[in-house]
Amino acid sequence: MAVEKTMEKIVALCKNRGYIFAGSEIYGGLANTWDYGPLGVEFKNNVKKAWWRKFVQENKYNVGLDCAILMNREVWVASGHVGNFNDPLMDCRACKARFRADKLIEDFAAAKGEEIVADGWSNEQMETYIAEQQIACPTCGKRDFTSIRKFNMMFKTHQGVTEDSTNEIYLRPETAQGIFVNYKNTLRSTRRKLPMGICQIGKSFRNEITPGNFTFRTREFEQAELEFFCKPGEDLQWFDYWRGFCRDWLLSLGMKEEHLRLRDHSAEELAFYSKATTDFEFLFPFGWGELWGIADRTDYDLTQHQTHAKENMEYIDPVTNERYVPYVIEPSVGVDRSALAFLCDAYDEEEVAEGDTRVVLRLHPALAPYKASVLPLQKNKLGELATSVYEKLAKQFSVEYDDTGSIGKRYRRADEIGTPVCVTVDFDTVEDGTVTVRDRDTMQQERIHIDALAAYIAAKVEF
RNA sequence: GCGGGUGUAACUCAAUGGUAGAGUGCUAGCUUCCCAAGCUAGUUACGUGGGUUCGAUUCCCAUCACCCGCUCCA
Repeated sequence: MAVEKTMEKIVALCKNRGYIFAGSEIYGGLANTWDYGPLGVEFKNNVKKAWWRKFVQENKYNVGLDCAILMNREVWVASGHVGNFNDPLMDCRACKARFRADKLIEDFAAAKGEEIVADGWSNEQMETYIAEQQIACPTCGKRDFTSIRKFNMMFKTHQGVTEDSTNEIYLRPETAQGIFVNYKNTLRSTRRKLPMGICQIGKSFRNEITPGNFTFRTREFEQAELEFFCKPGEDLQWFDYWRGFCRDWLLSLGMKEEHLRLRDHSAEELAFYSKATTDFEFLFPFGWGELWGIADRTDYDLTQHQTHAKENMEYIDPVTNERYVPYVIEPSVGVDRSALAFLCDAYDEEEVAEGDTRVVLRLHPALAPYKASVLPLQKNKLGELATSVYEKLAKQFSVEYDDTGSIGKRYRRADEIGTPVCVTVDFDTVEDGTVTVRDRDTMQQERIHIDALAAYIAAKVEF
């Protein structure tokens, strides 16, 4: 069954049914901002809950944390974001093409067979080199570049009432640094030994040059990060452990294996702080996109903070009295991204009969916004009874009540938003207390007693 | 950021320099009662701001947003 799955369809469904709306819409919008609607917030919360449960609640090594978005600006100096988290850009005045100055230089040198790393150069150095070497625009061949403009990807704001450079602070571009900064607090207060992981879910902000593809790349986004602290030398073994763990998590929530691939970074591709990195990529309708990055960050971050904050970050093994700065394995997933991946994966159109298709979101029940939809077969005579069923279930689950339109139409509506179970209250319910339970995926029906409903739904939601 | 394209109802699409239509959806009523039935009624729109004009949704300019391509993604 070949279904043409497009982003347009998914975006339209999200808008129509209240998963995701365009941001600031009544004011003409604000580029690349998206608001989660009533269904979207349930869904996204479910993704976060599922992550938290596997990574914190059920995991013996890990604990949780929730840090402030605003941090001392020295944090970002130490982390390297102030220095490195920007691109030196120059435009060709003739053809309007834009380049990274360091890449321009490196490519120019490579063409001559030289190897130059211009990454750490100052703007003046790069501009001088480009002028001296008469580097031309690779697109049009002219030599008419603008000067370099640094594009720092961190959002700036001011703490306090006045706006001057002394009180300038940043919105965090990643949640990880809050974890590093609280590493000692956490270790001490929880009386943990290494290995230990700290998990955090929260918003981050990056002033990306080009966001796009719906909620895939936005300037404001939510991350679920784990910083796992371990003994140097054991880092690669833990790297493999978490790589498998993350993969299992995705698959346990119904992600299709053929839409997921793991890609190890080559040596050249590795970030300056990283020893090994694996990207989890998902096949979106617009192509493969990064979902999850797992990096061996070595002792880079803790050492940086040790130097900048003048705070000893060494761990003292209570048994052997060994001292070392721990290595860090960082599995960091984008919440909005993975939610989008689950959504795209779940989207399905099924031909039920000749010329009659239904849209089904085959979300794992644990992720579905509503676990069940309660439907009185006849509104006037069964409404009261159905309402009591609804109220009983609502104490344990997010459920929906729908009494408008034909029963078939209500099934279709529930299918379209991914509700796994429909509970139909009919005239037999009055007699014997049983209801029809209809499955979203198989469209099969069975009779069960009202008292057994909660357990029935609870079993479906398990993962 | 650059180039091209597009903006009419919640969605898909019409028409028009002078009163903006339809289908779908949604709501109510009648009817039906376990997979999109039917009938009746109701519901909502010219992205925003200027200009030209007696009059602009229509023509012009700007702006905003979206789509495609380029660029970018420590």
